[in-house]
Amino acid sequence: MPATRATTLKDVAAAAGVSIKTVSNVVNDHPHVRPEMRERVRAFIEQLDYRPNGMGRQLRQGRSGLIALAVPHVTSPYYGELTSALVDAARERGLTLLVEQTDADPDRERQAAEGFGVRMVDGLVFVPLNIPTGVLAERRDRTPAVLIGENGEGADADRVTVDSVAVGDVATTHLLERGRRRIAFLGDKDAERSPVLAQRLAGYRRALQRAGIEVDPQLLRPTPEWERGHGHDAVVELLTARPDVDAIFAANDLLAFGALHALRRLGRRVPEDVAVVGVDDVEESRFCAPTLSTVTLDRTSIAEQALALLAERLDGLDAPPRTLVAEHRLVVRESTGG
Amino acid sequence: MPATRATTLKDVAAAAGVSIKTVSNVVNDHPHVRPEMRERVRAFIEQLDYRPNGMGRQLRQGRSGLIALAVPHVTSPYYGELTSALVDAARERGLTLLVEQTDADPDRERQAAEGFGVRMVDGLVFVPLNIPTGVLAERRDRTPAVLIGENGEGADADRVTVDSVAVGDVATTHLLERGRRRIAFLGDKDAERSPVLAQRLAGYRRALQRAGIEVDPQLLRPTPEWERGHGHDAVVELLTARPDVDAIFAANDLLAFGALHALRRLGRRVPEDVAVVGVDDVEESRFCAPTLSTVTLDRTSIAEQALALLAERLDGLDAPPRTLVAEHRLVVRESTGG
DNA sequence: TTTGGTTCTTCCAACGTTGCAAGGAAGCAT
DNA sequence: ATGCTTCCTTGCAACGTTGGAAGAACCAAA
Repeated sequence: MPATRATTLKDVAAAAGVSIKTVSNVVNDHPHVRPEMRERVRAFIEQLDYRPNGMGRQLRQGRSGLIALAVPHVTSPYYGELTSALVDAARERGLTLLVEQTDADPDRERQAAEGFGVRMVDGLVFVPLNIPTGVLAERRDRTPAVLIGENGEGADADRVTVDSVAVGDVATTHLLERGRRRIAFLGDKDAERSPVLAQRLAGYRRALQRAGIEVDPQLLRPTPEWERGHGHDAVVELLTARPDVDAIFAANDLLAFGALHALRRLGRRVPEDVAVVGVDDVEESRFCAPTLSTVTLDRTSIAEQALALLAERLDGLDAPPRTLVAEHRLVVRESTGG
Repeated sequence: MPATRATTLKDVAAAAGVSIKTVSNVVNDHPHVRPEMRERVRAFIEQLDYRPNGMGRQLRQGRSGLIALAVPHVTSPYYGELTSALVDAARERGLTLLVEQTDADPDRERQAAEGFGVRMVDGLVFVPLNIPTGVLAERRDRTPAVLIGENGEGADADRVTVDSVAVGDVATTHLLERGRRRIAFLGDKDAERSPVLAQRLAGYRRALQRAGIEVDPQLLRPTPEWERGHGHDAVVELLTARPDVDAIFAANDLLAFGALHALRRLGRRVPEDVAVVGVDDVEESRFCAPTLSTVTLDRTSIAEQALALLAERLDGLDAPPRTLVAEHRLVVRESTGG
């Protein structure tokens, strides 16, 4: 690996005995280059393995083609699948995604929103989780941003979201239709911080109310985060407090997986004793035991819509913030009786 | 979102009534700036929300701080966890990771290896899966690269790998110690293309041979890829061909999850009838039903070692390719009887 | 007042690229 | 030969930044 400088336009020009600009014209397929000259230059480009220096090009053109993605963590299946869809959607638009993880830490989410100190990306796709209220509203960075999800209120930015009240309603209603009456809600926490939670919970309440069932506070089980282990622990406590519970609506699939795990360890049959519904429809839900009923959110479409919104801003669109609502759909599997 | 140009050094300089370079000196904490001048300039920087333009800076300095990661897909838990660890490790070194997915497509892997046409990143972290033999050996791009895993032979690049023969051996030996004798291998395919597979299979053969057991070709079950569904399908076929199978060594956890799913649907008890071992120890293996015995690969350490190797190259290290071997360890859970 | 030495600030050039405008060569009709 | 196109090629400038050197201002000592 010799420390040779990378080939530049200048090198190719010198080798071919033409001007830098001619080489540039060949590289960029500009008209008015004699075919033989084009061939000649191409040969040298090939021979010297010239590839344009992105930084020079970007500096000149004022855009980098880079989009920052700030996401809580890629590890979690839902965000992983979303990231994957965004990478592909960006690629299709000739953009490259650069990934930052916030670990759902408010400070790091703030940093992400404010642009990381150095201006390098053309846009931001942001999945906020715990960003303090107001931070987004006061965002000074003029880089276009798109938010994904319901969190991060008051932002002056485009957004792709899901009707989470309806999601909570449809999941709860499904359990009610299966004859369940003591339905726990898994994933409760500080609702002020988390609009997405508040909405799923509101849907749960709405469905119960419509069925004429009182909301039992003991059935609202908090979890510190929405990961498998938290679902497990919350269900262990739940079964102690309310052993008669006959259904669980988990705020996301991971909590549901933890719930299934706990139920199995405690000898409850699913769905006979306790039915379980999640939200997200991550791939695992089609393979876990029992397979999980859940509300599917179309990640591909969310990703594509988010990038479509962003691309318009990159092209200079100056319009008030827009919000797109992605589809959701109940998927019934074994955990609620197929 | 007014289409105002972003603030540059020139703007700050004009506002503060000093030269561009003085502002630059303040931004970069250079000595020889009078404290009061420093303060004055800082105030304008703050007021105008100046942030350095990464592209200009990078062009000048000749490095971008960007590292490309080329990975089959972020969705799969193992790669997702690896990506996550790499993002964090890069961040700690002041680098930013830019993610490309190859979908395990040979052409896209080749593109990744050859640098995507535009020179923009300082380095490459590459997880090859199906790259044609020889492509890496002929790589002309002088951007430093680190490979992760056993695939991609002949590359003139640093590598972080795992002793996959030992991995296959330890998993198979564990099943033998549990008294199993008809042990299937799940994930077979064109071994020439996939050294990692070849090695895990070699470990399987070695363990059987040591136990004096003949390798039964019917127990070597191919799968098109290493995803849950393929594991499921392969096990369905396996049970038809060899209903007497008493253990399955799956080349990775995803195949194992699919296997568990199929076994459950076909009424086989795990581990009583069939014991199952995977490889990777993704989080799901601690929560699936039954929980999965597997061989854990330390992703955090793999990621950190990979970036350490790369960072040395970025600093100009000129040395022959190096290979680091990361640790592995058997984790016993319910699927082999706890 | 001049000199010498600090300390602070500015100027110049360069990183690699591309848009623009001008330069040059060749072909054609006069 | 001259003028006029047309086609191809080149030179210049600029994107925003920073290293290095030159310049200016200031102060202390002669």
